[in-house]
Amino acid sequence: MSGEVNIKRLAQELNISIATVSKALNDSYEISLKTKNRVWTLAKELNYTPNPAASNLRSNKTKTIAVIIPCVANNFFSLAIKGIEEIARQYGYHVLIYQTHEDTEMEMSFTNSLLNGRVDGILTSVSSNEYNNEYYKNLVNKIPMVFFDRVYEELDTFKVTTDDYQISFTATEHLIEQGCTKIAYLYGLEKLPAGRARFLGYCDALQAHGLLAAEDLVVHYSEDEASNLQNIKTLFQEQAPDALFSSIEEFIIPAYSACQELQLQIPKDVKILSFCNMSSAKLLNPSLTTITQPAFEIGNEAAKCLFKVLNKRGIGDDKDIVLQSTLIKRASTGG
Amino acid sequence: MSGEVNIKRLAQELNISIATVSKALNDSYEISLKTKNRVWTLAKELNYTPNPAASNLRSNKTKTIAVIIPCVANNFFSLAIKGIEEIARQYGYHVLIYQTHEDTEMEMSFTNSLLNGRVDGILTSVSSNEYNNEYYKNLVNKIPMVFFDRVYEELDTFKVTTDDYQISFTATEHLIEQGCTKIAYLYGLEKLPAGRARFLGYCDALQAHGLLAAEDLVVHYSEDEASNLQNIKTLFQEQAPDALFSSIEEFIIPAYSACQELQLQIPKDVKILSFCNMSSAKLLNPSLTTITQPAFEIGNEAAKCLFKVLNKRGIGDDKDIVLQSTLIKRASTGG
DNA sequence: CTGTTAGCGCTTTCAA
DNA sequence: TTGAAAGCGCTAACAG
Repeated sequence: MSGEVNIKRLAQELNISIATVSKALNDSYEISLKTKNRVWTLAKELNYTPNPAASNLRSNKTKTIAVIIPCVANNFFSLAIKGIEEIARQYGYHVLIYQTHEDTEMEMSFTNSLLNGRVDGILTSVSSNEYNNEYYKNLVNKIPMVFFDRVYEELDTFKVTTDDYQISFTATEHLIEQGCTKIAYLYGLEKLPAGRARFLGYCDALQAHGLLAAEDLVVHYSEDEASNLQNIKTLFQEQAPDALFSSIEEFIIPAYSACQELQLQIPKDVKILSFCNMSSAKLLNPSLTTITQPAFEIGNEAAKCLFKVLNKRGIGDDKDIVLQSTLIKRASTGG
Repeated sequence: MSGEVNIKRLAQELNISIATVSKALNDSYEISLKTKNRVWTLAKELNYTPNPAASNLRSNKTKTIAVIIPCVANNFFSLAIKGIEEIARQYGYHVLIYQTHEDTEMEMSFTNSLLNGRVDGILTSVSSNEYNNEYYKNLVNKIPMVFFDRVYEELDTFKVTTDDYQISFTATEHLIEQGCTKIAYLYGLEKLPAGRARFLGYCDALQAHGLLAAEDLVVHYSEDEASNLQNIKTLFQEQAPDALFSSIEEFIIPAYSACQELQLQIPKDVKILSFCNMSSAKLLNPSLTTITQPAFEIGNEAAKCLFKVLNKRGIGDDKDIVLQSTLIKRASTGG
């Protein structure tokens, strides 16, 4: 029954034309308030909602955007999605989510499947497994896109990122000020600008304080959780660092597990500092100092940016939005 | 340019009719292989992809399903989404995701916005804040729906759940066999059948072994993280339980934090057992025994079920699919 | 095996 | 201020 309510039905019941109904529903200036009110009232009464496929076809607007990300099971992306959804809802848009699971093939396959007008625009945070710059260079002209957090620097398009280099530099200095002299680095996102900027911030801070960045102190992220645990244990056994700086949240649990297995006390024997967007991190261990990215705000900004593009409102020349992360120090008095 | 490629264009270039092209693209038996090949070749050459809005409008099929869940920032739902996406991709479907953040109003608002043909079907896991049975009773006749994990029992519709009662019973017995006699319960999802079944399994197991379920030993979940931590600390101080059975993952971190603050050793002073779908739980603490739900498979089954309905293939009479959870014992020798 | 034709529900000129 | 009519791109009778 209620599925059958369309413009035609409204027009018939009100004895006016289809065109008038359509215009009234869209609040056109051409229609008298009296007619509009009649239409609106009946529409509400019959629970009318426009058929999206029909409007899409006619107007080439889908009221839908896509979000393509590596994974939703990650505090950063979960929060970013929340930020995106908030804005999307304000604009009456729907959100398609695609998870690439860090697979570049999937990333391209999803994106390609969206070029036929299924969505009005795309928000994406690229996969970390390959540097896929060429692909996107061609893409950004075909559909409105905004990149967030994981971006390619060379692309002349809209990007929302954070101050990875600066905050890593500051965080490393914080560890040095705490008296750490042998700071190990747990390295993630190596193939992406964000990952490299974090590492560079760490290296430069060490150098600025007369310390050396040694390859022996770097653990490279592995997708195999057990390997990460083992590699950190080996790091402790062979290098005995007095601090760990983790560039991604995924290293926190293996880091804590390694300390526990080796009976190292945190923060007495080793200080741990990590990029981390977990809301309950503050409960986890009072000694974990974190770099928290404004994930929700990044989603917000990225979505706002996309809607500006979609509505052809001026974006200005600032295609790059850079937000500030926060260093949350904890247990700095502990020891 | 490439956006302009439609059936008409293909037809013109090949000097055949639009209808023939359409049928060829859909691999209709009416069309000769020779013609099909000509069409397919040109389509590929010109990078043709059908306009989804047009097919939707004509066929009343959107090739899109919606997933409505409380939150993606949760290991169970993340995995379930992964399971859903896998099946959706096999069927060439797209997935819209809506997060209710446990807000019943939003849940209804999202669902209502999908009733006008934007999607072919809905997968949902209901919000825990209210028992919204009446709403769904009217809904399930309007659009194909499958409920998973968080369901309403009274609804005569498709449901994919797990053996919450049984596994909780088993898990509680496991704690009793370990020598625990004062087992506290961290109670979540109280308003939902799943949550109540878990609690009942716990109570019945206690009773079966001559132990008593006391309200003093129950901590009720609060959305405020700090409260959960405080309540568990109070529990320890006032009741000194020798085990914690957590019905939801969200209690793990406050439980561990409480133990740490009170300097309780796990599992020596207190054993902890929790429903938990975190993939890295095994790294977190060797003493954490977990009940792991087959989240990915639940997503798989729920999606398969929905596609069966959409394709009108017989579902049989088993509208209820119940999957088995797993009790993963760890550090049972520790102490 | 191929083509003609009507029309899905809506928007948008253009005419009245 | 309202209405008639064309058509978005595609599918599916039906005819040939």
